Amino acid sequence: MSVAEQPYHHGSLRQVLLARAESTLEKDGVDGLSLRQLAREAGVSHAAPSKHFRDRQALLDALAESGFLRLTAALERAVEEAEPHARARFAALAGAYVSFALEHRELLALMYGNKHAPGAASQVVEAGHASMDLTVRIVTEAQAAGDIGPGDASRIALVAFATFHGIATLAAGGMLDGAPVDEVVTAASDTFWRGLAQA
Amino acid sequence: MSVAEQPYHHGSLRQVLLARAESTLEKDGVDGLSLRQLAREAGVSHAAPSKHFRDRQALLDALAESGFLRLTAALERAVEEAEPHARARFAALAGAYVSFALEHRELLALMYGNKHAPGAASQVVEAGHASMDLTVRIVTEAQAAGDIGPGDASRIALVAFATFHGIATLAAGGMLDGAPVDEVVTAASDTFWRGLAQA
DNA sequence: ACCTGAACACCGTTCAAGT
DNA sequence: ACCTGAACACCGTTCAAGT
Repeated sequence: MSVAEQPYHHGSLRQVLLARAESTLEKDGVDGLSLRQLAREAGVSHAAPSKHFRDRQALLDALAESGFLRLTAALERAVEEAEPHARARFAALAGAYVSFALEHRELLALMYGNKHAPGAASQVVEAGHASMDLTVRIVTEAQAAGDIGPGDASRIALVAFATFHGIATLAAGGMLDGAPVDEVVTAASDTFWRGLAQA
Repeated sequence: MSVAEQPYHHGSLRQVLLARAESTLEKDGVDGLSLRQLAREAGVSHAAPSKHFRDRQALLDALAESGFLRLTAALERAVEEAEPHARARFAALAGAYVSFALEHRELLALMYGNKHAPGAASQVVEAGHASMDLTVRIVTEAQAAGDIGPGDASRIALVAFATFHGIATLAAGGMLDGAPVDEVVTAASDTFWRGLAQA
């Protein structure tokens, strides 16, 4: 409970607010997120956050952007650690996406909640594209290796990404009806892969 | 602007609140939904809604449940109107899901926002299951007709539903990068179908 | 540059009281 | 049964003023 000794200037208020916001988000949902409460926890006045985030929406946008950056990082890590076959990388991508969704349910909802301030939208969307680009890369590699048929790689990647995303959100929403997550992920990845190989 | 003449009892306050809530939801998002504002628009005191909805969350739950009911109805209609082949029905299902998502973006976000009061959760989840059951039925028919391979129909349906859901949410969130919705839906439906046929 | 303190308009929720 | 009116605690946002 003890607050630091920064005499007047907090020093890193923005960072502190973002960090606390994220843990509160996952605990209480978006509705439980209050700028005033965050300020209290950081030991500053309720008006201080406004210098770092124009309004509540700006804080949410910042959280969403950071979420996309970390999702992309998690996907990249999973792909690197997977066996160097396109199909294994494909499955790793799906698995990592679902893991991220389960660990950051509220954050994921925020990321895809199509709530974006006019200005921040481009930044958030851009951060989201990075994950998609990664998928495009794997599809292209798979095509080069002759594992899957030809076709617009970005179109194929988009459908693949949508599939992973759908399972991830259903899983995060507890709508898998008790079906083991791993099995569903594997089933989806395999079915989709077969469909591509045959194209 | 003129308010009705119901002298004291409103008569159908619950219905009126739900209807207005839905149009406000689609216009201003969940955050723009206020019980007090709704009461004002209905011409009653701000405390009146509490007799029909315990709290704000109860109103959101009611909206989500009605959303699932209508989604299921829309899917059923699409399946009936499609050509009587499993594959055509499959594609119709995907198309109808995406159409619903585009027409009711905010409502869909609410439906899958894993926000549910402890009691209402079961009702909302149950309403969501109806859409899934419809998908199971089509998968079973396709298996009986020999169009797709054997396997746990509910598991296959779950993956199919997740795929449709993923494309629908991506489309609703404007994350299709300008790719024509119809093409993406067709590509997903076709790829998935090929994967199933080959299983 | 960064933060405070007061002020404003708006909430959700509760509860005695009215019809 | 259904609704009112006042009350309470909490918001987000703004803005002059302090350091």
